[in-house]
Amino acid sequence: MSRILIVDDEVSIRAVVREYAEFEEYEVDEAENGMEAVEKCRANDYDMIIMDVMMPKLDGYSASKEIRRHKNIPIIMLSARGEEYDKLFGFEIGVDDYVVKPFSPKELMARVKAVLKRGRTENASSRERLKFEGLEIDLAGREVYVNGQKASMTPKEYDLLFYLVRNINLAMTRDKLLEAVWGYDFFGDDRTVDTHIKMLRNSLGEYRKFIVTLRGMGYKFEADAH
Amino acid sequence: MSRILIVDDEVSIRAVVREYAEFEEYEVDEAENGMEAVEKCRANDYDMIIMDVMMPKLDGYSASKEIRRHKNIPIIMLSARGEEYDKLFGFEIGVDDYVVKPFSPKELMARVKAVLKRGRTENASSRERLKFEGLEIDLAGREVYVNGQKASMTPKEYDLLFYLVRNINLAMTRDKLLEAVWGYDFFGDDRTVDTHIKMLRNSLGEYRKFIVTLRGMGYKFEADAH
DNA sequence: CGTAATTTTCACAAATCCGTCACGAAACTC
DNA sequence: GAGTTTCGTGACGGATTTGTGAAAATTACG
Repeated sequence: MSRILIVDDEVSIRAVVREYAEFEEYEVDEAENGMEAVEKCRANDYDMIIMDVMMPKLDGYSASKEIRRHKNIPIIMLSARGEEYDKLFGFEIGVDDYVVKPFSPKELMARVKAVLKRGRTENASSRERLKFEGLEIDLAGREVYVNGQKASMTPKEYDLLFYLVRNINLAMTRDKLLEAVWGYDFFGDDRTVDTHIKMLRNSLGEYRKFIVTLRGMGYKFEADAH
Repeated sequence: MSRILIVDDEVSIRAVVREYAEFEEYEVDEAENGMEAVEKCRANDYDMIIMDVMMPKLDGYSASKEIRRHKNIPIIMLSARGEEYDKLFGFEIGVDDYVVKPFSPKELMARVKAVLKRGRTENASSRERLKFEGLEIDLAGREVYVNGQKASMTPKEYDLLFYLVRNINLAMTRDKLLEAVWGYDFFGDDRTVDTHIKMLRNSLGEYRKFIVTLRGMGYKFEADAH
């Protein structure tokens, strides 16, 4: 679920926004001013920031600018009426949306949803591509390359490999793998995992070495020195 | 340059928006109501629509929905204060932004710019023709050429192809395709996608090879080495 | 209102994958 | 090093998934 940071110097506003946001099942954190927001963003990962423009210590614009230097988080600005010039300026530093005070919490939530949705589809192209020596894994494209050559795999092989890689260097029991890759409603044989590990290893060719057997336990994807 | 269609029943509003839009060097066309907007969109290509919600004959929501069935044009809605319920609904049918009346023309223009910019980066250049070997795709003109010859396709085939191409090399599940191409309110069979993929492949002739089946997953448009 | 075009569903064939089993190899225990 | 447990693997029948043609339903448009 998405985590949201609410930045405003007024407690009452933070409280209202928090209430609505938690109703929508967002995880909420608060900051009292721009300075605190910058610090919190350095320490934590948020999916979105809702920030007032006028605040003591560090205003919303400056805080946004500072945060954006390190992280590309969507930001919705709250501002008082009649700050038109500021609005335009806001769009230029890349604020994702504006809501004018006094705002309706429902409207704010609709915009939060829209911006989060927008971000999600855009980020789908920020393709994660993992590389271990000559083994390349394209999660978004659902493809695996062995020494530059596409390795064709069955769905279960992909799922299994992706799960192991997502939990890199972590020991995975057969039960855990069955639950995660096959689903909680699979009631078959433990050893089914073995068979698929076998096939996955064959598909990986020389990079089968990354799939390590943990006797009496299960398997893991190990990417350390070999 | 971008072409904008302004849809509002009040002459004065159309005039104001036209003035500002032409100052920004957009090409402007007008429609008096939703019905006229739908017709004009069928006949011409616009890069964006600015549309009032309340209009005689056909309201903004219904018009948007109708237009979106055939063309994926960004839409900014204008609405009077206090139509909160409608707003939420509006975001769900995929309106790109909202501006509340009475609006400031400057703000409206800033949003137009933002939405157009967003669209351009998403479309990876909206006016450009994409070329994959002998397969040419004209996103703006909504046309596809196979070895220089225009390929006639049904609207759904276009939509499906365009969506796959916009998400090139990305694995797409049937559900994702249904939601994106058919709309969130489609409650039919998954396999409908398969049938349209079949027809799309036939239309693409030898370039059917770009449409790759991802067993157990869905499909993708793959433009890598073959 | 009627015809044509498009979309959707359905059924069946073809392709592919999955889960189980059996047996031998490897590893661990004592 | 014999016994025991665990793992690797090939094979096979059944289960899933996909491709496709055709019928049915819906929609577009004169």
